[in-house]
Amino acid sequence: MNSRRVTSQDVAERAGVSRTTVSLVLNEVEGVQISEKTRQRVIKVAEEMGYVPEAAAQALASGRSRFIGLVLTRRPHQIATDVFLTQILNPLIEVAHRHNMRLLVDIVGEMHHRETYRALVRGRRTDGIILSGPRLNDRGLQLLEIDGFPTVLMGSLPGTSFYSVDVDNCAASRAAVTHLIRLGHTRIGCITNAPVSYTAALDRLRGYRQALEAAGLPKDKELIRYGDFDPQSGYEQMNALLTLESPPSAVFVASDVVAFGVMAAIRERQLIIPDDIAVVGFDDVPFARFVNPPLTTVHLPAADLARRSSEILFKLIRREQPAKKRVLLDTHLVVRGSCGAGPSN
Amino acid sequence: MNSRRVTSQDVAERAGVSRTTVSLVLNEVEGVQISEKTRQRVIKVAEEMGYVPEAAAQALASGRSRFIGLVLTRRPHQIATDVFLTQILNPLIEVAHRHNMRLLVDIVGEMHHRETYRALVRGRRTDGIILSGPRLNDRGLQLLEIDGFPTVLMGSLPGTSFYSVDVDNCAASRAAVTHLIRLGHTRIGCITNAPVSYTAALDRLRGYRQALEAAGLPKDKELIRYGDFDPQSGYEQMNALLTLESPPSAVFVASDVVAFGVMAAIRERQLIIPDDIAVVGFDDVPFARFVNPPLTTVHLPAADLARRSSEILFKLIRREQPAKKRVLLDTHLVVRGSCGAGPSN
DNA sequence: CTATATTACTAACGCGTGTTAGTAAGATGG
DNA sequence: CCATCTTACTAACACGCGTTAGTAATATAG
Repeated sequence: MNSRRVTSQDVAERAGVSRTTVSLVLNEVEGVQISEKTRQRVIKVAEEMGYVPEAAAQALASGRSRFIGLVLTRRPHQIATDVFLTQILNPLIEVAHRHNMRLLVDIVGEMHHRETYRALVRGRRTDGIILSGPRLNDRGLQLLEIDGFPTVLMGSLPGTSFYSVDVDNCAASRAAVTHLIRLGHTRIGCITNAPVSYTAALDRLRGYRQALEAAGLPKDKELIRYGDFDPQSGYEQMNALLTLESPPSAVFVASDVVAFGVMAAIRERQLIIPDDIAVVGFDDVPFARFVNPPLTTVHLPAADLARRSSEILFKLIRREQPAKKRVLLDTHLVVRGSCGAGPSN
Repeated sequence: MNSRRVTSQDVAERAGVSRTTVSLVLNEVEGVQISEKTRQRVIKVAEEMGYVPEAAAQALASGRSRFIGLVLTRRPHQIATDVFLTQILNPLIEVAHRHNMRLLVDIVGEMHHRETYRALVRGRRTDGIILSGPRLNDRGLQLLEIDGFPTVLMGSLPGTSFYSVDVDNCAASRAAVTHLIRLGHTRIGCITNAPVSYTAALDRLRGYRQALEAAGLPKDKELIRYGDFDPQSGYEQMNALLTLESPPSAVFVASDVVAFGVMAAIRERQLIIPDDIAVVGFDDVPFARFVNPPLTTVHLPAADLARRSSEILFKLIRREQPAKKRVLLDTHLVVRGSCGAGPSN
């Protein structure tokens, strides 16, 4: 189409220096003596010629792809309602750009774990990966652990040696459920955010159980239902709870997005939130305060999780030793209308 | 750490063939004669040794990065509530995988247009890019157009030669507003989804105007307000409409996400949707049917937009001629409760 | 005045693959 | 029996860069 691409060789010739010099100047290599005059000339010529180094060649020569991978371990159709994802995307890209890197996003479904990880890691497509929402039964992860590949979990995976950034899901949901108990509820349902093979789902369920136990409330198994990331699952599981002989007077839903479906199911039966049934969510997605009634929920510092994860990852990539193996960020309960204790609107 | 990486050379030696043969076999190059025996042996040895070709080397040698870029042209903080993004992500990754490619996600902010495009295009980081939500004033785009770089717009940008996949935003919002007019509303407000420098925002506003005109209704400038992607902006702009001397009896909000904020503002003033004020949204995001009341909205086939865009992109990358320069997908109005014409709940 | 240090560079190798042009061995045709 | 064709490969170059080891010229020290 248009002329050939401009290589560092072209810049070198035009500037009257060697290709090495061009490389040294443009990469700002430390501890190399280049006269200021030459340096400026190279920079100017490169600029004039519109020189942009070829990523593949750089990667091959340097052994670094300048990509970080965001790996999502969910079933594909559940990505569509994943508001957490949108919240972490920008922080991740921003931090990556600061390190002159870019972001690769990939999904690893039920199958093909190993293949995906291999392509990303052994194929050197990424210098490090951030794993969102790890699953207990993800066998492909061993591959990463064995390779000692720079990896950070956003979430937790007990029994592994990965660095991780997470919140204390168990304590957070315990606090949320305790809040409902203090409001006088004794029959409290729980709808998880996801199947319990996801560690976060299991922890949040554990917090619910602990709260009941601490309050000496009976633990009724039929009050526990399992959501699956999206509102539809919440809608269905709430309907199941509502058709119980003795339905709960409050529900703890371990995901705001699932809670949206829960609220719809409650309304459809002409029941009033929070008067007939109180609802508490988890995540504090940006929409939580705009729904009707505004959702009481556990605030999850999504952007911070992303930033901290990527910072640790970049340390690992640079072969530095991050301070802590496991970072836990704070959560807090945001009381709004849906639990009956906040402003009614 | 562990031993050296396995190269095609290693595979070749172990299989007793040349590196060329390994490459030809594993890439399934057409029109090359390799005996079935050798072929199987190479495949088996490669498998046994866990050979994964190095992406950078492949890219350098072949001139193709095997990456497609999804470029988002929004202000960073607005990505956090972008539900459209989550809906297109999976389809894009899926189609990419089918072509043995991966997805790079990047954000180009207000500034740095040219730099980002240059890094992505001239640096050969991607083989083609999909541009979501193009802006009229994006000057960096000329760079792509001039280079003839494989590019597909999800959206429209008049006066450019890009391939594009979009819906007829103008007609769709005209239909939505006409629906409100048929329900008897004569004073209808409009809150855009974004600043009108985004082409979609302008088109949706035009549809609103056309509907009023067609019905012979007066066009009151103070009834038009400008949203900015997130619920908060809707909340604020709706408050502005509500404090008007003579507020509208219905609002067309050109984005569901913005509409969520609008609905909250209406409720805060103890007004009832749709009785006091009818609301119609745009996009039909997955949450639209779960809010209270369920949102009447224009259905945007997000996943289809993504699939069609990526299919066209892959044709461009293969230097094939796509059938049409401009694909328009169908929309339809989904009538729910918020406009007063659907099921009240 | 010679030995050493410093400055300012460059030659050349290596990264791991795709791909073209070529070759040797056997098959086929006259 | 020779010429041509097919089969089944391989040698060697190219991709564009990072980087190490080295060099020539000049400055400094003894």
